[in-house]
Amino acid sequence: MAELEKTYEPQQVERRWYQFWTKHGYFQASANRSGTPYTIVIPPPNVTGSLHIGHALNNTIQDILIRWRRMQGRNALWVPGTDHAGIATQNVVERQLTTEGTTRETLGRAAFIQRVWEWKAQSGGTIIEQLKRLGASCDWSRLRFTMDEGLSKAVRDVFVGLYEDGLIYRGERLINWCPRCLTALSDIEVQHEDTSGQLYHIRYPLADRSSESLTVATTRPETMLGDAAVAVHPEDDRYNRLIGQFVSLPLTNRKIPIVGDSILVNREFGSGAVKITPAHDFNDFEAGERHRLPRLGILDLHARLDPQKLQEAGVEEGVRARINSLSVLKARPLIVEALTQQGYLTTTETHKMALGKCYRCKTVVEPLLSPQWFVKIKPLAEPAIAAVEAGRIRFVPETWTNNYLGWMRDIKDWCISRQIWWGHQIPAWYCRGCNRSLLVQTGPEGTWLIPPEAKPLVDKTAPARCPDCGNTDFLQDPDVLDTWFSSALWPFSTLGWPEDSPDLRTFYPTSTLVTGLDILFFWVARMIMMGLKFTGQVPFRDVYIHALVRDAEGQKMSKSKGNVIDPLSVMDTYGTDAFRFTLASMASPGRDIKLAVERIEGYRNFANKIWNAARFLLMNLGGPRNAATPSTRSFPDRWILSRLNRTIGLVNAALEQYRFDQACSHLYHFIWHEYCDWYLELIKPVLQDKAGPQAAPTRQTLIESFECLLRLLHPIMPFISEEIWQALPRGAEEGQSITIRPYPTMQPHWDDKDAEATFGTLEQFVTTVRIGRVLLNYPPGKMLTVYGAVKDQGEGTALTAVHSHLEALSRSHVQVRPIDAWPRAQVLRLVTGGITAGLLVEGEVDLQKALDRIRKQTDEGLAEAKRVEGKLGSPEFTGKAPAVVVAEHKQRLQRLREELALLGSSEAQLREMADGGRSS
RNA sequence: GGGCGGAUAGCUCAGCUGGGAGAGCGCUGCCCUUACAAGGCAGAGGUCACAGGUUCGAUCCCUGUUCCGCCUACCA
Repeated sequence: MAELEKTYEPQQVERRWYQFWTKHGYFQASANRSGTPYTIVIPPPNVTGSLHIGHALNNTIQDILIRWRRMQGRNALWVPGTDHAGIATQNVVERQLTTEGTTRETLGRAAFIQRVWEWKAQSGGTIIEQLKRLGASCDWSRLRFTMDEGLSKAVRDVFVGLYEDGLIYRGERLINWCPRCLTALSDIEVQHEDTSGQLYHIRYPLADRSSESLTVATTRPETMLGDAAVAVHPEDDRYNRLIGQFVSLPLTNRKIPIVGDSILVNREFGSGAVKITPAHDFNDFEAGERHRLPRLGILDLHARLDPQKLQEAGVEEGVRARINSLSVLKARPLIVEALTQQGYLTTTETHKMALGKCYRCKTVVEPLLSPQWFVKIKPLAEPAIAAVEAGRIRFVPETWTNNYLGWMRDIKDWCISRQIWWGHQIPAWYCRGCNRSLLVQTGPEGTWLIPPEAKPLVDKTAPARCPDCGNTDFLQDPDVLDTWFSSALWPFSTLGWPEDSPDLRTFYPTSTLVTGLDILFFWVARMIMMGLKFTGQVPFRDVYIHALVRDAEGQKMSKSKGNVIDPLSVMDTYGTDAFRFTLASMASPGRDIKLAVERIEGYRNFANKIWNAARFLLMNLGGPRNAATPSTRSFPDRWILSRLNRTIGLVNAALEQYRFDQACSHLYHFIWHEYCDWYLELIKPVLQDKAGPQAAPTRQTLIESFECLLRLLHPIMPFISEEIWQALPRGAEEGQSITIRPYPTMQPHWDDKDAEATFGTLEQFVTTVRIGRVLLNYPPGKMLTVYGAVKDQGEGTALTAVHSHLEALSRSHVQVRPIDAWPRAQVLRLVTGGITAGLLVEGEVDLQKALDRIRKQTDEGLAEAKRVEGKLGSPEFTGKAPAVVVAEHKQRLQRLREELALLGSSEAQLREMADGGRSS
């Protein structure tokens, strides 16, 4: 039998068992294995990432689920992998190039991509190693990467499939452009931040009557140079006579029309007139479409004022000279200054607005006109809405369902092309023969300008010959796909799709998706759409959405705030199991998690408690063990099995409902406050009497219950449970792992109401005596003489039956007899929870403290009795409340009265004793 | 602007379909009792944000208010 150290030291234990598990292949699933499949696909972390607290929560929950299901005998598969994270990864490698004094343009596309692959080979495994440290029981033989060959094939198949169904198109639209990353972004990649800006009111004089003017308001005065019209509301009597006339656009030589537009214009806001800049604002773009206005862009890709375009927009030479090639932010005050000088600016006011920023680099996003690829999303969204409405996919907690549905019903086309190099290059080719006049190389390497009119050939592989002109020379579209395009296929691409593989047939649709709310739209919604479209099935049944982890002050954790809790150092300090238990115990639905290290420390102590219980157990197993049966089991054994049975039911039910917090609290309470505090204390004397009649069955029950408890705990605390389990004598299970032992299920024959009732009496009696000991300041080591009150035959029998336990736990000599038979003097009567005990007062004791306590108890009891009495006296209550409730109150009043009577006599007795003490 | 969630002990949070306010940490007192001082035993501490309403009865249901957080949105 192994000898355990006095304190649990998680560090070496964890590494050792993780290696053991992977060496034996316990995490590997197979389509051929028996058991109902249970599948989870990991939300693939960015390959650039390192484990943060959100990952830790996310993966702890997945691991609890998968370990639990595996132990239940399900064919459990957890597919791991990483995401190529286009922009993020490209940024990392580009920064590296900068330190080397070079750029990706200098390197060229092919060489750059090669560099990224090299980087990935070197550093891309970090997060995987960290997941292992967390104990994640993924099937690592199936590790996937979104740029793997198989997954890339899936991406091309899906792209071509959507294109052929008319669900992918290319066109020039206004898109969100990051001027730093130099790429388009989808709508949800733009994060809106409330900012306080200025609202400038600018006067636009009428073209033929310069004495009159329209005043427009804008937060972005620089974009006025690209205005194509001014809109007023067609039913606005102030202005509608002007519709069809022109205004002179200040700072330019252009005259632009006044149009009527009821969609764009809100009569109540500002002056009621709005400038329209189709090339730099989403609303204006649509208004421009409605009125067929020219799209005059004035910015370049870096969001600087483009000299060429300013000239084309007819901007006055003097103004141009000052703002050419300046960034928007630098040009803005200069334009305001010019407007002021020429008398066009009327007023300025502060204005609250939401500013869009790039979700990767926080640069202010610029709406820009650009040819891009889009997914026509409505036809995909409809079935995805229906699947959730019909309950084929269930959100947990279900409150997120409405969020999802609302977003899906209002969904916009998805811009999927990105102007970066790292990612899945779009499988579209332009024949240089057909598009000869259109394709222009603009940069030294790989930068081509492909106008929206260019005709692509879309196919899974590069075409050999152009079907129209026979040319064999092609240019592949330089853009790559949005990273989330490949993530959207993850649940089936990782299982072998588009091949009809055994894995796909066995493990798809997957069972549960565990994810944070932040990627509900980025990822979950798109997986549902793509899954339904390409597999005809939902990609998963349950979506468990967990909270965000914040710091103890409720702040979002971020490096810049310096409030980051690093999971790895937490695991080093407190152990992985304590960390996992903390995360799971705080994962209650509908609330963000505020993580405080004190909490982790508390659960570290819990791990240590379990550890020491195991040490106790191993020290006491010497000697024979009986195959215990209900008839041979002692009272503590029957009691603890009954409680264990209940706990097994509660934990399973909690896991079934994704209530990890409840599972934890049941385990914590049972292990610490029932198993350790009471059961182990109860059986100590039994075990000490090694040859006693109860020792053998108790040893058996002890190991049986503890082994079961370890299995119950294992999904949440895998390491310590394995470490201890391996130290137990296991007979036939030698060489196995707890990982693959069955998860405990309820054992009806363990249920024992009598034992639980007896325990209730025992617990109350012992507690009462302990209170008395404190009140009277009896030295802890000194034995007391205690009288147990017997109200009736049944109680007498119960107390007598557990007499030895009473004496051991209360450290006293206990005599059970009716109160009338107690010695009259020098017995302090105490009552708690309906149990009465009398303590024989001997020697120097502090009677005043006891008196105070009894008075306080009396006062509280009186007040309570009065309240209940009043309630029962009220005809409204007795007349209308359910009979059960009335009866409960009557019973309670009865008990209160009995207790008060006892307390009264106790107080009187105490006074006597106190007086007696003084007079003698 | 729209939607959602939260407000319970000093701190972090439970509290299921309305009937005697709970846990952990922290705090106080006594104990190094041979599993565990990362421990044991016993305690103190709450107008359940505020104001109404429904009910015999409200932390729980309804309405409104305040504060905090999140999601979403093109009001220039």
